[in-house]
Amino acid sequence: MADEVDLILAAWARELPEADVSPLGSLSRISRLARHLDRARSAAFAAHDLEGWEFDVLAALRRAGRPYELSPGELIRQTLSTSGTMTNRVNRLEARGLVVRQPNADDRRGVRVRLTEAGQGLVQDALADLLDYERQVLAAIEPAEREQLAALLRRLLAPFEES
Amino acid sequence: MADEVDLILAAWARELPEADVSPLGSLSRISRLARHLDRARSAAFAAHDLEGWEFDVLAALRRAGRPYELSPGELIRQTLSTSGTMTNRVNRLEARGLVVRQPNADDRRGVRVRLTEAGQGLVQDALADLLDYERQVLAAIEPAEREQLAALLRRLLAPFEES
DNA sequence: CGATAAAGTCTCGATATCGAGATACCGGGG
DNA sequence: CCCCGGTATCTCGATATCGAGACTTTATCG
Repeated sequence: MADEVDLILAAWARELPEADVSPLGSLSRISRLARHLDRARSAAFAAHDLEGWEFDVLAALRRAGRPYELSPGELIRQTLSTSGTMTNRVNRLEARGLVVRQPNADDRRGVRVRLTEAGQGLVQDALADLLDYERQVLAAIEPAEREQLAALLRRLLAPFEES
Repeated sequence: MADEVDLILAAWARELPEADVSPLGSLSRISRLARHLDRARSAAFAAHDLEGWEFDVLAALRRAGRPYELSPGELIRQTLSTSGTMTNRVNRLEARGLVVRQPNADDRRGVRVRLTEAGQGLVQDALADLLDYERQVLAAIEPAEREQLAALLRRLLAPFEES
């Protein structure tokens, strides 16, 4: 019935009774859940010899649709990372043969990152495993509640993504 | 009305119509929100010349109550980090004069990490700023909805913390 | 008691991330 | 046609994290 965050809230209430720490009730849970999910995801992907960050990039390319390519800039935005990080990621994915860099004919400042056949197969299998795992996590609440949850989270997330 | 995750879901539905990607509707939002919150938190703490990870450690010590001390192991569990990380964090906090390490008389394998006066003041001020900021984020939903959200998240989080 | 397992912390090498600066290219205004 | 602000990507040094192994101390069990 109680989780770690309830203990944290109780501790603050005892130590600083005048402070209203209720925001932590939802936001700390989001942070903690994200870390747990991240770790579990890593474990799920290990079966495919894939890191979480590798999956993020490959998945963005896969769902972009044919010809499965995006610019580094678009990958940066979708994966909430930075330019140095993305250069590094693409380098390693390229070394593993999962993506290739191609010059962008329309804009020679830019580059197109394209998923290879090997990358396509891998990301599809990994996605299936990820979804299986996530369904287990979500089994703790009812389908209607999942909808509620997603809707509330969308409203919290929206202000961050307006720009 | 729509956020980045809705676009991701729509893209998957178009590319892999046979896959049920609905779990991403809540869990991807949790991950993305956590990253946004982390960045915003860093910005809020910068005013106190404090990093997010520094706050996590100091806050755990503060809410433990007098004499404001915990073992490294307890800090590891509360902050979801690892032993090497915690050694490093305590080292730097100690160098800044925010905590001190003391031998543990009861168990000579162990150590006690104690908050200094300087650390106490800092964490209290930073917490106030953090809560102000989090209230702004949560203003996007109604108070009753915050309760709902926290309750749903608790049920998802609980399985991870049983151990 | 003595041996062995277990627990607490630290060391240290490998690695991913960040972010400021460098480089190359685009497009519009003069 | 040239300049220049803006954009796309990469380089590279600093830093935080992880995790396996080392070391010490405690607990358990024959």
